[in-house]
Amino acid sequence: MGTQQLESVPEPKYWHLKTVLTEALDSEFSVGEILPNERDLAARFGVARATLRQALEQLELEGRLQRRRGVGTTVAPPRVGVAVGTEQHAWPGTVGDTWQAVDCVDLVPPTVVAEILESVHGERVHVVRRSRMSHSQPVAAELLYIPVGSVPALSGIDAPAGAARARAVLRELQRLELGGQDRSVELGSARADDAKELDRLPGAPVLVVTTRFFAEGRTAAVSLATYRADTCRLTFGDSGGVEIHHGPERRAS
Amino acid sequence: MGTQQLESVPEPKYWHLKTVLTEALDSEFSVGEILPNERDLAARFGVARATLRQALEQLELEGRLQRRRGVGTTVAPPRVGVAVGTEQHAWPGTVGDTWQAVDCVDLVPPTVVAEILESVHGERVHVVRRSRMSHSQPVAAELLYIPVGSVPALSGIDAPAGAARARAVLRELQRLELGGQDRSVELGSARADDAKELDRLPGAPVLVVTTRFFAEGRTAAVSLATYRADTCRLTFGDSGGVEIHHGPERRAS
DNA sequence: AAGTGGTCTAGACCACCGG
DNA sequence: CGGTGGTCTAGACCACTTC
Repeated sequence: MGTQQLESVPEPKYWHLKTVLTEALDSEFSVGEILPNERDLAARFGVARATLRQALEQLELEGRLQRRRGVGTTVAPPRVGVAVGTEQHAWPGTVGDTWQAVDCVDLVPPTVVAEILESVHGERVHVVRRSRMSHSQPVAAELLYIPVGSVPALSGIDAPAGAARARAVLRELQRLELGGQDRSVELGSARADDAKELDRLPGAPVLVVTTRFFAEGRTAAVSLATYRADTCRLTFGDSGGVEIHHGPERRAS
Repeated sequence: MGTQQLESVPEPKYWHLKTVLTEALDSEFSVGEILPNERDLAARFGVARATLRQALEQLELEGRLQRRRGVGTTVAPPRVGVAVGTEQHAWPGTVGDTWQAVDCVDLVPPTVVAEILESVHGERVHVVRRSRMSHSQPVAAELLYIPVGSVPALSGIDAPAGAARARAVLRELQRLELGGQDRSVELGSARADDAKELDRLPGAPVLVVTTRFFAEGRTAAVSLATYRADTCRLTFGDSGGVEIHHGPERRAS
């Protein structure tokens, strides 16, 4: 009865490659193990290096692989769950939060931020840079925008720009009564400075968490936090850190 | 004093290209407008087509462009905010939720899901397929896994697999008292079937939202929802649908 | 049929890391 | 220094949409 359509819808080579590699990772490799280099792998599968790289890129995006220039490609550990929404109503900097203040500068915010802040045009803000670690790896970089009007006590003070000043701003912020907050998550690509802090190349995929803090009927602060999308799973909700397993986890011997 | 390092750290061409294009999109293009085709654009910028495509890919990832095979590249509208965490404690299918049940089958869940469910090995589950629209565009596809033990009243019934059965399962689920829920977000790439439903190519970047529903001291259901990462911004928290603007929004004339 | 984006090739050179 | 992944090229063909 006519020809069977064995390959009437031929899937792309890189897609098939990805499937094969995924299965190999599940069955034959352990976390931390080093894969053969791209040229060898491409030759072994009989494809061009660019095609192989297309498959590797997807696997890195999915958090299965980790590639570092000059070093090689290794099997990545399962994504770490980082709590984002547990502290239901808490200002940044409150005891127990996992961020570390780096420094603080004053400037006129970029228009994108100004729109979220709904601030008057040209109003200056304190910008607190913070970073977040997990398992001694950097997982997120944050810019906290706080209109100078939100922390009036600081307007006359000129503490040295730096971590000390950052902590001073956060302390002042905590004197306000937090009226509520608002969060959104979207995909983005790392700016050059964030990439450096996250130990990735510029343009690496990141999860951008935008948080608005409300107090006294207006937006008192806005946080833009970029998380490494390859290594992080953002967790929300009641049970915070409960473990969700994804696939086999084995350690290299 | 010697040579200035004007280009000692030359940024990659595609990165510079992305910057130029971003500025052009902000200032000279309107939402929905069609860009020149890739071959022309590449020629205009004096780069190979592959290099140009690297820039376009990033811009599509960031939700600035939309590319469709056989059609062309258009300027994308701002991402739509889709509420994910507003209904603090509600079973799926409750009035007011934005999902539409598609069908329902019974099967033994894949190991990944079985681990999250913490179910006995080999226990069958109802799998309810649902889809979610926004602005008459598909934005998410969901698989809801419900152990048959969670809805015992259905065990003797053999309703026809389909939307009717899906609704029956959801009705039964709502008879339980919801004890809490648990959510996580991570980056993934669309499986072939999800991609089709989301009108994307396989491997397209998606935001995977994993939700566990607890009742009677155990995991009563698990939802795996995949959202289009290019068009969606997931919103959480108190004020749900409040508008966050990102960049200029102009309409094509 | 013509035009679009998607896949693939076989090369080249560069930036980075380690010994 | 040699080896790794990252960038880039100039082509080719394919799958898809539209006319």
